[in-house]
Amino acid sequence: MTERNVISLDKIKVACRDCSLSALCLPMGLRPEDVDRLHAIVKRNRPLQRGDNLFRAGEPFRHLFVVKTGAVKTFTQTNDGDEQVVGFHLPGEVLGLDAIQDGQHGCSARALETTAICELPFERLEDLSSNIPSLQHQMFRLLSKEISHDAEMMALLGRSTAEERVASFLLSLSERFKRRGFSATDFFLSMSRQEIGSYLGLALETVSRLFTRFQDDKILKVERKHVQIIDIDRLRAMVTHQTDAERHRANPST
Amino acid sequence: MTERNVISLDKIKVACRDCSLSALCLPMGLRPEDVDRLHAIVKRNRPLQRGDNLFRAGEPFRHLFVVKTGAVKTFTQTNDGDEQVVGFHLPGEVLGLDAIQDGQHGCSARALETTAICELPFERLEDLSSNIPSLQHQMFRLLSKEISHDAEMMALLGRSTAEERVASFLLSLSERFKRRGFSATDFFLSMSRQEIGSYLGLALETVSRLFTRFQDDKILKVERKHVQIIDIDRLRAMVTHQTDAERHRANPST
DNA sequence: CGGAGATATTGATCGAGGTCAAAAAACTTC
DNA sequence: GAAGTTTTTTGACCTCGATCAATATCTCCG
Repeated sequence: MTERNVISLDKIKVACRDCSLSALCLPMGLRPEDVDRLHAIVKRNRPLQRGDNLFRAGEPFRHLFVVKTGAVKTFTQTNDGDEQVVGFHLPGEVLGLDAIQDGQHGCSARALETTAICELPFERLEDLSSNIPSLQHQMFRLLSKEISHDAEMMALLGRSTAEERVASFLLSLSERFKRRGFSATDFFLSMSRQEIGSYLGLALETVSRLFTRFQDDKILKVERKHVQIIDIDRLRAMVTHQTDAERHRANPST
Repeated sequence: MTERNVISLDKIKVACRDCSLSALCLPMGLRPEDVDRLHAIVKRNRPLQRGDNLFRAGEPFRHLFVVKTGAVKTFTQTNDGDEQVVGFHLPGEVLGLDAIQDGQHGCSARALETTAICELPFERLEDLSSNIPSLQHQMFRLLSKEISHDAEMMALLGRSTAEERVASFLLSLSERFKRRGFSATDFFLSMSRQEIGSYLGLALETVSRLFTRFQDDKILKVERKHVQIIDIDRLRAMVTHQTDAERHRANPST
């Protein structure tokens, strides 16, 4: 995390008070008065406990949700009964973007631990972004970012080995924790092996085996739900897939 | 497709002339004058030939693209050289949505056959949607739909067998052709087995084998790139994954 | 604290699908 | 239409990770 980012994150923290709206405020920067207008429509939810549903698939869509603290999983159900995890949502991340299109949630969301949530009435958010071009732009970016992320995930699921998937998953968590000011090398997994496996298209046993293998190889220290990344470079080296855009950023001459 | 939608689709066809902007005009229906304003910013591209690039990963993003006729694939490159197909785009479908967030394309796009494209300057589209709330709404829906679609794809790649993936792929094509007024049971695959395999996370040999198996089972007739679906119900039965939302729509009592 | 239920680890086995290889069919180009 | 290239099909084999099973560890609660 660069010095600059720390500063702007702090600024936003003040501007957005204790509510994690930085996804919407950052990084184009709304004017302070626009941030206030955004805040005016935010509802606060009572905290969710582990296992509580935030919403269920099929329910009408009225609000976007932003995770303040804690963690949430989103999932659908396969018709053979068990659940398919489609995403994990950490502080500052937005839920419900898939539901805009047809006015009902396409997946369910459930708290993985004690979790605080902000609620944004979508109609009012739309009205607001009609009047605040930079907010509209930010909304487009937010949705687009989700699409990019999903494309990366599809590439990962489409062609990678189990090792690559687990490494990539850990790196993704690391990145996201870092971005929110938590430790990038030392964090808790609030989701079970089962849930990680479901998300990565692997059996829970495979996830467990890879965790122990990474530990044996001195890449990680895993103690149940607590992960400590020891050699992040070896972890990065496992992830072979690299988008052209990433390559281009790393070496613009090619 | 409900009666109401059919009607509005026809209206749009007229309103949008020969240019496939229905993705943006549909289904909330812009007022005719707004459709005109939208048309005013559309650029027409010269036709692409098979193999021509529409854009490349890393290039600056200025336009959204809509396929008028033909077909396009989007792909990234893995660092072991070969390409990873992330999507196929048929007439009426929009490309470039993943590039809004950081102003550069995250994947490359290449024509699979002779293809006509419309070009929408994104900045002007943003200006326009600030002024036309229903267009803004439509843009949000468009982006959201992409996210839903990606989530479905992730679920497919995460847990399904090869059989399920290929069946699902064919059904998806069938749906999309149907929606655009082409035959739902009789169509050309403009992409190679290689490209299908890459997209579905399978080896090209596996795709080929499944095509012949489906043909032996009298579910399809496949002749090189021409597919004819004979028993679409057996194909549907293979796709076990069903989102809660779908289940809810099918049987709202549960 | 102790017992019950959930969650994680580890081992053994097996099969779906990947990989390699070769032939066949289709498309290209002169 | 012949020669060369690309794409597809089909076969044989093998590997990675799923599945089944047993044990260990954690967590929750009385």
